[in-house]
Amino acid sequence: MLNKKGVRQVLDTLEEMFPDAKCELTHSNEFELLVAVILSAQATDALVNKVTPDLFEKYHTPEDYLAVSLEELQQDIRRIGLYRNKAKNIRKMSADLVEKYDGKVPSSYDELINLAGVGRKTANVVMSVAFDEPAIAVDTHVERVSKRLGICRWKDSVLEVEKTLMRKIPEEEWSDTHHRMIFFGRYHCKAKTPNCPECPLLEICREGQKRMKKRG
DNA sequence: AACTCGGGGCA
DNA sequence: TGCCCAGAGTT
Repeated sequence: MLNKKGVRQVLDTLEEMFPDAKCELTHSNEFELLVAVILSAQATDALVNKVTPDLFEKYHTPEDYLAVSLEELQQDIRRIGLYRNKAKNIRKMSADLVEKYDGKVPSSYDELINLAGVGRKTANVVMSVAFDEPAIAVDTHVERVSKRLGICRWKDSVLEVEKTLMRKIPEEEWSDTHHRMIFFGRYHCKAKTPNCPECPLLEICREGQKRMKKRG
C-alpha cells in the first residue's frame, strides 16, 4: 500500500499530465448532463457525444421525454448500448423529476440517488460536474488505476476503494483527481495495454514494475 | 455477489 | 472476431 507521500506524488503527477481534465460529456444544463450520464453507462463518452446533439435538439425538458412513446425514445438512442433499459430509466427519472421537483434537477446527492435510474456513480458525477461538489465515483478506470498504483488493495470492493480514496485524498482534490484518474486509465493505464515504459509513475508502481520485468 | 442488458470501438 | 466500455436494477 502506498504511503501518504506516495499518494501525494500520484496526485501531483496526475495534475501534471492532465491539468484541466474534466467531464467530456457535452451538455448545456444540469438536466442534459443527467441524461448524458445515464446514457454513458457501459458506453464510451465519445459515442454518447455522437448521439446527444440530435437528442438534445429534440428533447429539452423531462416533459419532452414523457411526451413520446417509449419505443420512439428507444429508437432515438438505439446506437448506444443497453438502450432499452436506458430509455426506460430516462423516462422514470423524468417522471420523478416532474412529480417531486417540478421538473428541475435536485442539487443534493441523496435526492439524486433516489431518482429512478440514478445510482451512486451518476449521482456523484452530477454533483461534481453540475454542482461543483467534491465527489469521487469509483468506475472501472478509477478502480483499476487505484489498485495498480497501490493506493488501495487488490481485493478491495468498490465501496472499500471509494472509502480509501476519500480517506487518503484531500476533499478539495476529490473531483479533479476523479477526472484525472479516468483520463489516466483511458489513455495511459489501459486495462489490456498499459503504457508502463513511458509512465511517469513507473518508479512507484508495483504493478508496472512487475509488468516490465515480465516483458524483460 | 452474480446476472442481464447491448451496440460501437478497437486490436 | 473477441473483448471492453464514466452503470443500475433485480434476484
